[in-house]
Amino acid sequence: MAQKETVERILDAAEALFSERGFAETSLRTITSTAGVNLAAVNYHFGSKKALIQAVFERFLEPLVADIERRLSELEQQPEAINVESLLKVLSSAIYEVHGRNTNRATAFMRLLGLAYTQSQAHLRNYIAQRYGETFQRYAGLLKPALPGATDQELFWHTHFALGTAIFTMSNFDALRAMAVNDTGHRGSVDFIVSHLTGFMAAGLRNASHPHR
Amino acid sequence: MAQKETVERILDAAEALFSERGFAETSLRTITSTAGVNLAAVNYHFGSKKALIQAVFERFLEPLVADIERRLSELEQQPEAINVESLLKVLSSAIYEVHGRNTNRATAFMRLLGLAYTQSQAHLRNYIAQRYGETFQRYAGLLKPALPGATDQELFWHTHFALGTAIFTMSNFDALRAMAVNDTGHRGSVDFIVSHLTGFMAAGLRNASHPHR
DNA sequence: GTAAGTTTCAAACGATCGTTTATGGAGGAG
DNA sequence: CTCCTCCATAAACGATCGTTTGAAACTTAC
Repeated sequence: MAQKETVERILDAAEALFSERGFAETSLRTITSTAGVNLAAVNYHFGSKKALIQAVFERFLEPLVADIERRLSELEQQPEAINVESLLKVLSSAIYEVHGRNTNRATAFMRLLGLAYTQSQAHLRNYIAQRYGETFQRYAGLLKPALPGATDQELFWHTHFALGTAIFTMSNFDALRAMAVNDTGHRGSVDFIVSHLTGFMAAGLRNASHPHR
Repeated sequence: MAQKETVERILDAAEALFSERGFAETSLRTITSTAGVNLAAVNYHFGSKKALIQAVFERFLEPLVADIERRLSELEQQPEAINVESLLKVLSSAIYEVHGRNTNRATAFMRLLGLAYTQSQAHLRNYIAQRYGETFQRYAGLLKPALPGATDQELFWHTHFALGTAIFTMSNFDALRAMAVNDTGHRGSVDFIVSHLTGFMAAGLRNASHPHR
């Protein structure tokens, strides 16, 4: 096997295993044996397990954030005012486009994003915040005029409510779909779930301040 | 120290440490040294680490679920139709009452609930589902007529969207309030956050199916 | 073909993990 | 006092973890 392949085989195996079990629960030995490479290859090519975790996220986030930036620029050049739904659609569309019809890959990515928040990996949160903070701030700057009447305090909390909705759903995507089969008889198509998730977030963002409409 | 105290000292330390770091990241040695008891005490009194995790949740969930059941019975005896807000208030009020003004305890509990979903602890999810499944189903049965027009599929996903919003917010409560100070200058009172969180969830539950109202 | 640099490999390292064992003290019952 | 049960304690067990080592295999360049 060529030398370049080793790195990608490790990243593929780590990505799948991390998303299934979490970071602490996945050993380097499981990763390397799944990837079919030697145990020492991880420390040779990446330096440490922490660096491997960051590399997995970088491979995922780099094209995604680039696509988000591109879509935000498109949105800004349109003459009409930017509304909440179009901003939420930027995110869902970017995930669709970057990872295509490969739902396994997309749900794995979602679970990883959730784990980044939940698991105690301070180094990972720092890395993400430092590397992609500009995009987050640009997005927030566009969201503010899309929600007129909200105070800064309300804007902060409502966006984090919405963020939590998405992250929780994403990180438990497979488990929730399994439960859905038991409870409703339907697994739920990705399109159905994403569109309702977007609707939930948009409705919450608009009306959280006026609970008794 | 009295003999009965050992069990509770372990539960106190485990509860705090699990909520801070997660289950796999917290060793029994850290728990026992924090509790000031011998290492073997965990296996002696609880049998295993898994059983300790379940015991932590049982101590938390038992009084909480009892209080929720009581409030649901009150609600059912009222002549008026049950609406979404009153059902959401049952949950927030129960947490308030059971854990009182002790916000540390309440946020620790919510973080644990979030971890139960996120961390790969199948035994814990099975335990919770088996032990408290009836209450969940009773709650869902009351929620359904409060959201007329929603299909079973929509009901399932919308309630889990709302659940995710609450769990994410509460499990990151302290971190979010710290971020709020930086971004907005206000820490946000508990009442402010809870009322807006409830508003967000209610708005999402009602309008998730009709994103373009 | 030889030398230098890069990657793979088996083996071991020290540390930490959950769990078990053996010992002995504390306290109540007969 | 003796026996028995319950619990705390120190020590060790086997397993697994991330990481390091040193030599072998391979690639590249001259």
